[in-house]
Amino acid sequence: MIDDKKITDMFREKGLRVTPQRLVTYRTLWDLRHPSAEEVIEEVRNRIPAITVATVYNTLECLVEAGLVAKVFSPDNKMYFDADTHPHQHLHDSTNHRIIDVYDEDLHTIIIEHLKKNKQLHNYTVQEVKLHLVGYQNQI
Amino acid sequence: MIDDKKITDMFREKGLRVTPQRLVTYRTLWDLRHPSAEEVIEEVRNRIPAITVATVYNTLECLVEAGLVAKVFSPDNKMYFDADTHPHQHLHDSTNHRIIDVYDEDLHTIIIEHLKKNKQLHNYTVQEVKLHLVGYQNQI
DNA sequence: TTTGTAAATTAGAATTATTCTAATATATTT
DNA sequence: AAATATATTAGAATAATTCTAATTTACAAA
Repeated sequence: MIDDKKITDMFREKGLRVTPQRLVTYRTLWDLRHPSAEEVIEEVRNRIPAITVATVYNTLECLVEAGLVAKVFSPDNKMYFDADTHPHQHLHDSTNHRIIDVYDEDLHTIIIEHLKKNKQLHNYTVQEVKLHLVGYQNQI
Repeated sequence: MIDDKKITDMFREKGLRVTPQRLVTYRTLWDLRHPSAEEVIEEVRNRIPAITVATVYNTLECLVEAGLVAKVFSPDNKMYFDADTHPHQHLHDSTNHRIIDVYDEDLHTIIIEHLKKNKQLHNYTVQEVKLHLVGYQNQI
């Protein structure tokens, strides 16, 4: 339910030019949850038939660059994206072959705090902490 | 410093046939730490020039399947592997474009214990917990 | 409001990593 | 030592992503 005005402001704040292609791509990311680049292209094409794959890839790249979208780590060789940049975790559900959001704010804090004590990391600035679970759905 | 005898036993235990190609591929994985499939192919080729890419990909796949090698989640669209299957974390060092092992056994345990309390996960069996940090090296 | 310009988009070719296919060779079992 | 299921090979095919050069557009400044 985010409106174009809001998205426009977000883009401007990051110094990004606002184009119809970018607005639609960003909105599509929100609608699809954890889409692959391919899935984004397919859906964006439904909304702007004339758009090219290059534009979608460029847009995704620049949104990631600006910190407005996160690249999701994954075990296959495709690019996945997530417009939700709030701290959360991902569960790779191998039963249904999909990525599920897990919101566990405490866990995020616990990890961050624990990492501060880790000597191995003292020479590094950690920008992102990504927790991925791999699992399957139990029978009912 | 793992010898062929040991690797052979590991393979047999998992019901894998033991071939020279597989022995060399596994050993190469140990030597290279967190190689991409491509890097494995390159180094394996130095050791067995006649080996084909298909064999290396097949071997990597079957080692992962057997649980002897882990697929590393990553943000680019390449496959990375890790012969160390002990619980540990990965730091993606964007300064030097490499993956660094972080060993923090406490953290692993803390995460596992914390996840047990998470209601969202009660319908799932979590097989793997992968923690990836993204960061850069501090100036000295 | 128009204009200049840097940046974005387009079309389509090129590249790159990975997977597939069918024939041949080999590890293991008997 | 022979039988056979499985692994390997060579090379083609596929699929995802990136590149190139021409065109268009968003935005800043007049």
